[in-house]
Amino acid sequence: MREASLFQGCGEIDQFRRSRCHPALYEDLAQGERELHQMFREAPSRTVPAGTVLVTPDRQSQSLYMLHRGWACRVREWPDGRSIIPEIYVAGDLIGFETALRMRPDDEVAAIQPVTVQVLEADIVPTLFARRSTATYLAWLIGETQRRAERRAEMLVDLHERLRRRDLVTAGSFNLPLTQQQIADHLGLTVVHVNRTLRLLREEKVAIVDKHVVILHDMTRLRLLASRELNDAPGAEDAAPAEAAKPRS
Amino acid sequence: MREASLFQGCGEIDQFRRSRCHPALYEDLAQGERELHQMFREAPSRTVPAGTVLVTPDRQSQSLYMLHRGWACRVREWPDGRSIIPEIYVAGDLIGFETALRMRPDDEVAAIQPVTVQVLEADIVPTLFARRSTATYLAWLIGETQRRAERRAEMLVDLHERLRRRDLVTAGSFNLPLTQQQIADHLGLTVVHVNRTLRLLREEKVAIVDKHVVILHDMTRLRLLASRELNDAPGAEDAAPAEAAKPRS
DNA sequence: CGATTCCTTGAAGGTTGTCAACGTTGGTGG
DNA sequence: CCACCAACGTTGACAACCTTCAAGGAATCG
Repeated sequence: MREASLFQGCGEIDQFRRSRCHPALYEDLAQGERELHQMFREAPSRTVPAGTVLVTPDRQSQSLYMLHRGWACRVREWPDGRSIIPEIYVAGDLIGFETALRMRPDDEVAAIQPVTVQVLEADIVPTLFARRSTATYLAWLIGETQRRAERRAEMLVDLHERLRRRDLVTAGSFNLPLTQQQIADHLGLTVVHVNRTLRLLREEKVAIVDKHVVILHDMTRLRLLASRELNDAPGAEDAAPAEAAKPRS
Repeated sequence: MREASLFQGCGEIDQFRRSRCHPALYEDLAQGERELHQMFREAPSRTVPAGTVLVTPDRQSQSLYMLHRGWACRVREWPDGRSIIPEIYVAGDLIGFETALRMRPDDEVAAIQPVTVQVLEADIVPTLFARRSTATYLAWLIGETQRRAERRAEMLVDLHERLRRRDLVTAGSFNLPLTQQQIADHLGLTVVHVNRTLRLLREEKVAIVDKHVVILHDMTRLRLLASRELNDAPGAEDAAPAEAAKPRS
């Protein structure tokens, strides 16, 4: 039912990026996405339990995955036991391409839940780069990753958007199978602070995150709070207009 | 003299990435870099004064540049007058490719100094993606950008490394034509704090940043300080060994 | 040299991390 | 069913870090 919308061509490019990517490349992007989805659709599928490591730091058993069901994340561990989560993958995401191009020596990709993936061998990467459509799409995809990293503070908004594209948001709420520790690792904060912030969001009736269920009530204000944390009030037309002309300090 | 080492084939891929990228792609990467450098070498060159905007948010006059001499940066401005610098470009860097693929609506690329660039029209991007070598190289390049963004706190180390590859480091020191305000914008901190931190680095004899000249004395400790700021002590074998086994919480 | 920008420093206050404790939940085995 | 355990969530007190506000000194450029 919802697999249909995931793989039947009404992809990310069509729905969201048309106006944003270079016009001359739009056709290639859409085409590349279709082709790649098609390849994965025909690829063997595998279901693995939570905690399974899909991509390891050492270059053994390199594969490419499309995440078909469930959540996964990229994890980087430090010798002292701490870890950070530079990337979160949801259903429909592709895994292993940045890795094929250039491995961060100490990253691995692990399943957060039991997940179903479709698997291709990494050998095909050169083939993909030999076709203009798929090459363009992969480059775009890698660029998207970066754009997403720049919006970490808007994590909830970003996840909501990505899940909505894939019909995984129902009645304004979605499932978030992350512990507060994992959220903290992703945002570079402490569990304690994440907990307090989530409480604040709840009290302010901006969003509720409880028992792995997220309900966003006031998207606008959430976005505002997130960006204020990082860079102070973008779009702050309501900041004292008398000071608006003040240069910078 | 030093242009030679920049453009005569002993490029980034050869020197630094051989062991790190996927073996099957290494040849394509090196080849793609050579071809792209060759194209820029044959392209018309332009010299513009400091402050010139090379890439604008609106999609007018889209071009691709190789920065031949001088520094430039990507700037994102907020309505309240603040700005951040998500990216810094040094001699040898390519500018405009992420933009061609997907424009951040409010970013522009500006020259920090008078710069010399070689210019290609953005029309050739589809052509570049049609060749396996150049397509692979571009995807790698876009991925590199992200990797660099993940190491912001090591800004000085990173710049040192990039400049060293291009023979722009002499006697352990290099030129850094950024104001403390620009450094602050890049790191997401305030000028005041950048100033105090630089003083600390000077007092600790780790690095000296003065009058746009940087001298790194103790790279190891600098790296340590930088990573500690973000994620606490990676590689901290010297942290109290009695507590080393303590799980996390 | 005058003016502007940049650098530097102090004081005060807000934000986030650390440490530590306790509550809650869910699973396991008696 | 209950006892127990382990992981997760929640909260308080305090410290460290970073920002804000403010002001004065130094460098640069016409």
